[in-house]
Amino acid sequence: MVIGGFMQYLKDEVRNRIVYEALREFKNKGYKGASIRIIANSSNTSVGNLYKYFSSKEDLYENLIGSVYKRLMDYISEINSVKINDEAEHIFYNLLNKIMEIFKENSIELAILLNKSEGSKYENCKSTFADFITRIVSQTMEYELHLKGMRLKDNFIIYLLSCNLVEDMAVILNQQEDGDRIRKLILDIIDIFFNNILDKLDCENI
Amino acid sequence: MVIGGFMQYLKDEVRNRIVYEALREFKNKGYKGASIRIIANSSNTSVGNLYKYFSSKEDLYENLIGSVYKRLMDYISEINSVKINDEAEHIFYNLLNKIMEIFKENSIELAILLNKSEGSKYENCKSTFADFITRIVSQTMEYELHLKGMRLKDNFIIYLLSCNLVEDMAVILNQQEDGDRIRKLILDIIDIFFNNILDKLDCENI
Amino acid sequence: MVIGGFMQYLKDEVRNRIVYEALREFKNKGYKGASIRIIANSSNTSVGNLYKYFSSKEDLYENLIGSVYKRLMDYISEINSVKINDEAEHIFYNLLNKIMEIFKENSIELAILLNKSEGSKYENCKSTFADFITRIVSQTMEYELHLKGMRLKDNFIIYLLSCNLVEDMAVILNQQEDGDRIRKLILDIIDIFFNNILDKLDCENI
Amino acid sequence: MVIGGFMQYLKDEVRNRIVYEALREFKNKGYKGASIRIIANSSNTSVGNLYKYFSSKEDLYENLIGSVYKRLMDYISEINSVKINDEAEHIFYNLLNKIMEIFKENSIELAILLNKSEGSKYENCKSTFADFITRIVSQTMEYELHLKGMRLKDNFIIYLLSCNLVEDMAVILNQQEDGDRIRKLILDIIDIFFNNILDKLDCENI
DNA sequence: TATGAATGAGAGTTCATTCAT
DNA sequence: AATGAATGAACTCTCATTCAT
Repeated sequence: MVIGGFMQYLKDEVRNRIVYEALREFKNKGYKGASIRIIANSSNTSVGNLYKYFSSKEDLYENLIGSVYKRLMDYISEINSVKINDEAEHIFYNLLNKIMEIFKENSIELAILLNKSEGSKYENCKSTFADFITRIVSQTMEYELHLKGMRLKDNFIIYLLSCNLVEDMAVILNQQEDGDRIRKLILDIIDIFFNNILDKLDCENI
Repeated sequence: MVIGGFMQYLKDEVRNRIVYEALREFKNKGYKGASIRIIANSSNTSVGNLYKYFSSKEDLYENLIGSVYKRLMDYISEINSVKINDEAEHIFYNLLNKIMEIFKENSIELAILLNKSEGSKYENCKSTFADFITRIVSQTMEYELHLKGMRLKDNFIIYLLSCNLVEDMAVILNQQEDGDRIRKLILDIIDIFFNNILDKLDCENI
Repeated sequence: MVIGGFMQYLKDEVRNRIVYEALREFKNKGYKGASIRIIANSSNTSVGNLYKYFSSKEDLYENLIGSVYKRLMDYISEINSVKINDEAEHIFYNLLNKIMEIFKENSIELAILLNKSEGSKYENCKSTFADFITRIVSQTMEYELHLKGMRLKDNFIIYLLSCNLVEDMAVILNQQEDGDRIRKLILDIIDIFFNNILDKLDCENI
Repeated sequence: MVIGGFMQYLKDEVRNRIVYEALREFKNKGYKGASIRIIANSSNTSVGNLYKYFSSKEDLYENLIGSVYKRLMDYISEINSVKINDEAEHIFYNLLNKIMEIFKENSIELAILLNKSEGSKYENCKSTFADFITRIVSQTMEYELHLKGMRLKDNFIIYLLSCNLVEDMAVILNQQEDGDRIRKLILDIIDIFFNNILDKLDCENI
């Protein structure tokens, strides 16, 4: 139907404007500090109409951030279902490549998710995410240690570095634009963090 | 004096309860999201009485966080007044020792200061602090590079690692209790971050 | 009893200090704006102790202002009970003399009563007082008019001038110190107001 | 447009109700004592909605009172720019005519401005206004006295009468409705106050 | 008697959400 | 679909008054 199609088009345009302005507002002021009225006004629509597209502030936030959150968690789950063995390093970089792709497409959403979610249902995301990274790296390390007849006593340093990695990726993708440079920076960081930490880890003989 | 002593005790106890509950509330919800009513109620006192001890939300926050902020900035100023040369590393670890002491006494306040200050007058503290660390590390690196006839083109990685260091110290001191272990962890992190990054830095010949 | 007498003396001193400081506070900020805490502090006593002497803010105000209010009303009642006749002018000035004496002793209280009572039970005092003055002057005028075979149709101008007289007396006694000058000024005002207004009044033949 | 027109009507009606009830509340309780909640409730609207129309208590007060204040001050400035000479009386009555017109349109606002502004930015208005009137009358009197080879020593009585005039105009316009009667009353008051005061003034030979 | 900490209602203000148009 | 006026709960803060000491 022509009219319906036209109206659908109109709706999408409004929705896109709202999404665009909401990202700006959440990025600037965080979940709690963002104002629905300001988002509506700068989207050239009304508060009431915004609520036609998103049923609440939380729903709007979820629509912006939820898919990035889900994609991250899905990839991480995928890692969890793979048996870490002698191809560990290969798998690790492979998955980081994929995660980088997600970041490249949604760096703003990621930055918001990680740094501006206070007061929303994602406020614990950063630690959840870091916990996953910690697990992957720990498993990789466990594998390497196992070859030496040792095992991890404590993975706190891995946890710290995983948190750092998560935040650094957000910062890098926020401030850099050149894809090659981004890739190099993240790989450098991973290299610095994880390539020479075996002797820093709390280990014991099996 | 018994009565005076007793009343003083009562007052301090209330104040301490308010401080304790305010730290919890600010830690959980950040400066903006924290509620004076909730702090008062969970301190088993009334809103009006809380305002006998602290003249405003900002004043309460400053009483909790201000001294930690000041001590950090004072030490950082001290670093800035010292000429970085071949003793750079020595000075660097010396000052980190001092900062560690501050952190040991006020780890919660530090975590709040760095991560929960949005909307308060300290909201730029984390980046200010990271900028200082960046400058110190950069100067140290410049010195070492200069001996090799090179110089820094870009210190973005140093900036990232400085941010990481700041946050890691907060996390370490929040979650660890054993002083020796804390010291070892921080030194490990510093070692991981800065000991082998010369080849990761963007350099050029002089 | 010696101790009782001594304590009574102490109590009076505290009470006097409270009264003195309360007058200052009410004068400066009006009934609503005055602060019990400030009055107590500047009286060198505590809030709780102030409430030993005065049971409420309203009670304190009444203790300061009530007697002046009562004396004013009593004198005015006295006028009302006197038959106004050919000695009217004489009686009028006589009573104004007496009122002036009251004012001389309690000019601050009067100024507060008339100008700072908003929100207290005396907030209508100014108009009540002006109504009384109006009645007296009207009766005097009625008497003079009656001799000419006329009577008042409307006493609105008398009401206005009575209000003015009340306020002018308060201002004069607030700003002037020399008794003779005060007397001259008030008599001048009365002269200006009431000596030549017969032809301004709304009259009709009996 | 019907819908637009209707909605505009609704908005204006609410605004008018708020203005009407705010005037009542400020008139009754003064700036400080007035309650936004009470104004909203008696306007049959909510507190939040009132703030759609007026951004603060001060803004509401300014919207009610500001234009009257400005018009008064503008006319007074106009007086100040005119050289007072033998046409003084003519100019004086001319300007009073204009002021009367202002008063006729905004008598309630004027009464509030002059008597209920304690705590607001207009709290000194009454004395400012009275000072202006005092200056005009003094200049007029100086001119007349100069013809007799005398000059004013003190204008305190003029100041008192100017204050009285200001308040009387407010009262007259609050209580009277007939324009001709209002004009007559004000002119009568001016006549009583200023026509025969030369011999009451503190003068000396030049 | 004297203290001042404690109370709690009410102040001005904000804002996500709803709803009549 | 779109509007934005309206709602009301929650915010920070104040202050007359009470009460345990």
